[in-house]
Amino acid sequence: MTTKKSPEETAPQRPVALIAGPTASGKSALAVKLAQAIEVGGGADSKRAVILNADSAQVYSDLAVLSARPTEAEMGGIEHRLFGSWDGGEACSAARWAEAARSEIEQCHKSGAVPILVGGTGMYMKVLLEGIAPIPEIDPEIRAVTRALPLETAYAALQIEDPARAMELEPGDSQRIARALEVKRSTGVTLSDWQMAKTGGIAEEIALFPLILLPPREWLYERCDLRFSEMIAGGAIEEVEALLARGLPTDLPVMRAIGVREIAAFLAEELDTDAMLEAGAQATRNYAKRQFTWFRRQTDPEWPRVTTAIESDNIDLSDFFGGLLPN
RNA sequence: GCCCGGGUAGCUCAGGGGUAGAGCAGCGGAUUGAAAAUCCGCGUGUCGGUGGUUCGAUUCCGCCCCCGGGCA
Repeated sequence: MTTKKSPEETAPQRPVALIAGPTASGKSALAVKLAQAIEVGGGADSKRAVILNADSAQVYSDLAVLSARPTEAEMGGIEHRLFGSWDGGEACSAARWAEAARSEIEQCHKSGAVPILVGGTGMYMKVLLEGIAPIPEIDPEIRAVTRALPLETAYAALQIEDPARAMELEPGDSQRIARALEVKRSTGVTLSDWQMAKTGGIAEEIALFPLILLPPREWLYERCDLRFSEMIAGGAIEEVEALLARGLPTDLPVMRAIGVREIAAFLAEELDTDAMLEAGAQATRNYAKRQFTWFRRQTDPEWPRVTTAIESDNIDLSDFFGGLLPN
């Protein structure tokens, strides 16, 4: 307890592990492995580890199967937080998630636990680390009105109300156009101006241990296909039936999760089983590709990357997380 | 065996005497409060094979092969 250690041997202050990668890359299981390695022994000197979700679909309680949320067994006795903690009727967002994650990380550090972020939502991680403009909540009425505008009308309005942002955006980018417009109309300040300041980023306050998984494309796509059919076998249809029964607005994020539309079309008899399976697998693959681009281009090039397939035991955690593991 | 309709990009198909183009897939990229979202870019492929007509054929004609459907 009072043994003196040289600075090199001292455990890092406020460590945060981060495992990021595309869907179906095996990151959740890897995170559990890391957590177990950190907790090994359980003696007085051993640390606790907590896994924190950094995935925009796994936050919703309505989507356990369809978001591939880890099951109790898969959690392997490790505490998991921010999984299923949002009601689907409420929209999460990068800022809301980041705020929650910041608070969880703080609690971990206070109690001496090592937080391990795991997920596939690059923007959530980026906002957590780098912060975000402190834009207030948008007036719901203004939001409803701007989102309902036809694309051309919205873009034309933005060219007048926030020309700087309009120039940055593609005229077809309906979502960002609506966002820029609602910010200007609701706050009176342009998004461009808001974005000159970012607040809340924790990058400077922590010791980050990141790892990015970029497995071979072919291997990943096979797992995407397999994963969707396993979800169907595992109750995804019933899950979507229950979700649809809530009668939520279709523009809520929970309604846009991969598989919801495909399964809803199946339930409405617009797709047969095979077409639904194919459409769901396809959407998963398309998503994995987008994540690939994000993690390859939007993360710090210094962050270590694993480009091989994660099999049961082919990666040595101490290569990446040595400072977090017991000697 | 005969009669129709087809055989064009990985898939579904459009086109048409001057060697071809869409959607999807695939690939690359963007990404700051919906991000599992929302966008942007990238199209050479023996135009089934083979003979012929033509200055020139993937396009027209003959024959052959294959796939549908119909008639026997």
